Amino acid sequence: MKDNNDMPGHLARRFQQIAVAVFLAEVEDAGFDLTPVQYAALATIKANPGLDQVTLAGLIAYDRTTITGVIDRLVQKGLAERHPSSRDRRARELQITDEGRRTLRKITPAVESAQRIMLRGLSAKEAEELMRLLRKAIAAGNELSRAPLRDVQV
Amino acid sequence: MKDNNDMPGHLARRFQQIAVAVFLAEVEDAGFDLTPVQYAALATIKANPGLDQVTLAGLIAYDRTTITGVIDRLVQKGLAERHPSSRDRRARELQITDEGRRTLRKITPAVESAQRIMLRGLSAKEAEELMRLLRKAIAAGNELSRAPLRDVQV
DNA sequence: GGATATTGCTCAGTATGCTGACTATCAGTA
DNA sequence: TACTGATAGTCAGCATACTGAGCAATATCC
Repeated sequence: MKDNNDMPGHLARRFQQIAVAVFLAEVEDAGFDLTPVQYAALATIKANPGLDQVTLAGLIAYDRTTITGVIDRLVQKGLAERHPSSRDRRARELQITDEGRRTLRKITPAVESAQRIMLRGLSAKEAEELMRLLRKAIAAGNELSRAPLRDVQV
Repeated sequence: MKDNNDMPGHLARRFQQIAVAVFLAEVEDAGFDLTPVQYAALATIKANPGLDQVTLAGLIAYDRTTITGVIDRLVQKGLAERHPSSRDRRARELQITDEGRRTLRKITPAVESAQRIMLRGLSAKEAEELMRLLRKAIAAGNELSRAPLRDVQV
């Protein structure tokens, strides 16, 4: 039987496991309580004010059933708001709050530090190459998950 | 703000997301119902008969609180057995069943096919390099998660 | 215009993965 | 031996992720 270390699936799981742990630790050290998933959602709402949940999900490749809970928690923390859309009564338009903007600004150094730490075993050149290869593999497999990335016009 | 595609944490999440989806699809096509996590646990039990749960967790870098549920489901499916250890009354010794062995054997082609598919965007050389870089980054970050890999003598 | 299909969102259920707490047991030491 | 600390396992609680179902609203096609 092959070793676990020869299984890309196992390596993917381990790397993601470490990435999440590092992110949470850095963010908590900075005095905040925000998950990687919540951070990505909040940053994307800020960059695309008024977008609906399906569009948000497509921009960060989350499942639509996952995004509901994520936004619930962002709203509960006072970082985002959810309003019914006037153009489409099925849709909810998302907005970042002032508090959300403030949080994003203050949390940025911790997020960047986390990205460095999770690659600390690699040289700058290796880190760049790892990201290139991940991007390439992900692009080829994009449609294989239930929540593919969608290039949406907002 | 940096693009998501420049964040190793985001790429890690996407790659893992695709890896799990591909694994489940291939395994289901082969007529089985086993998650990546359950597969790794079962294969490790087979390779180390009689090991206890903490040792198993260390060998595949699972949290000890996660492994309880995973083994529950393997036992429930009749693929593994959990017996109290005679040497240490706190510990449970794990064994694979004949049914578990049969399942592992029949499922192997699907698992290998899944590993190929999740790297289908890369050349053989690139795939090898991606795995090398992941292994290196993981080794450097091993202690940063609550469930690090442990090199245990069984 | 009306039937049909599609879309946005939610919900119930299941499976990881973690934190923190707890029990039972074991190991080391005074 | 009694005390102390560490260890094996479980549990409650929370946050992703997904499957599949369902509702309401919109879009499409005849």
